[in-house]
Amino acid sequence: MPKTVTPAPRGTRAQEDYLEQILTLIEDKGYARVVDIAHNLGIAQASVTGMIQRMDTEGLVAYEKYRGVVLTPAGERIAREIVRRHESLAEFFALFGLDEKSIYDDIEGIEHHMSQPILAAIQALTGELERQPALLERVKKKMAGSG
Amino acid sequence: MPKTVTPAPRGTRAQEDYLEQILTLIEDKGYARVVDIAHNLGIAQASVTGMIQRMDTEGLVAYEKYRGVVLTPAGERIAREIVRRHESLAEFFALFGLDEKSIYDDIEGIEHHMSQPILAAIQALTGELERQPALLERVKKKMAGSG
DNA sequence: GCAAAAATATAGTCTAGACTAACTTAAATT
DNA sequence: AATTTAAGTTAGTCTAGACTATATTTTTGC
Repeated sequence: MPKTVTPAPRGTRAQEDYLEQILTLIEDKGYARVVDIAHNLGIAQASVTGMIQRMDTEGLVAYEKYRGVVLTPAGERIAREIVRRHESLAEFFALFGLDEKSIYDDIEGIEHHMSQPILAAIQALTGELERQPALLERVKKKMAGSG
Repeated sequence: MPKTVTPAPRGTRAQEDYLEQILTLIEDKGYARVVDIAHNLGIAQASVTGMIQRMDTEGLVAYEKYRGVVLTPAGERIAREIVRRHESLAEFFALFGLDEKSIYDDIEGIEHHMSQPILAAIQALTGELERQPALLERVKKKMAGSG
């Protein structure tokens, strides 16, 4: 019997964004409040409350009224994967002089569409390129030409 | 006065997918029928009719009942950009032995989130890597390690 | 040229995920 | 401790974009 790969469960695009922000807030400040999630995602507080309640019923977060939100193991696993993708992309594009700030939206979009092989390719390539400053310079020159 | 960059108009994610398929169909077969668009996007015919009507009012396609669909200049420009991104990504990932078929869904997702600088970086990098088979081999070995 | 089949269109429904406005609970200030 | 302010919740609405079922139009085969 061939080895069957059970695809890792991923929430929706929106849920992944929520989970990413919740994990980031918890690691940065120790807790994730509705108001901060809303601010970071640029959406209304009421929208966050609604989504969090749905994610609670789906087992991605644990939620108690008027208390904060915490990640369940399932939610945390998804969150960490997204953060890892985000960081890998940021490091990769930084090689070419593209700073996180100017391409943040792109990374936020792309990170939701990376299967494992693509992540592996990006990471491996990043590692090699970090040892090839001359090559990087050539690439950057070419980029300037098409800007 | 500093040079102001007017951002190129882009439809929604869904609209970009429609435009891409319409352009591909027109170039492949000379025309784009509702039934083929629906099949290629994996959605119901009725959904395509509805979307096409909206896109007509928005000036992205020209639509006449029971006649086919054609792209307006605005629609065609968006479509060509998406196709260009798609092809650039496919060529880039192919370098690492990732064939279009196995990562099609990723490309379909990523292509909607690439600003010009990122496209330029990918293209420039692809060009350089095509001349660096030894480097590519090292990257592929590393990838295998994290699979 | 007419009947059967294929394509297209309409009407109505559903869900995700956003919004505002109004209300409630918790936290902070005096 | 009472009041004010901040945070959170509820209720109801909206839009994009899908769906099914039904009707209409076009195309095809005889």
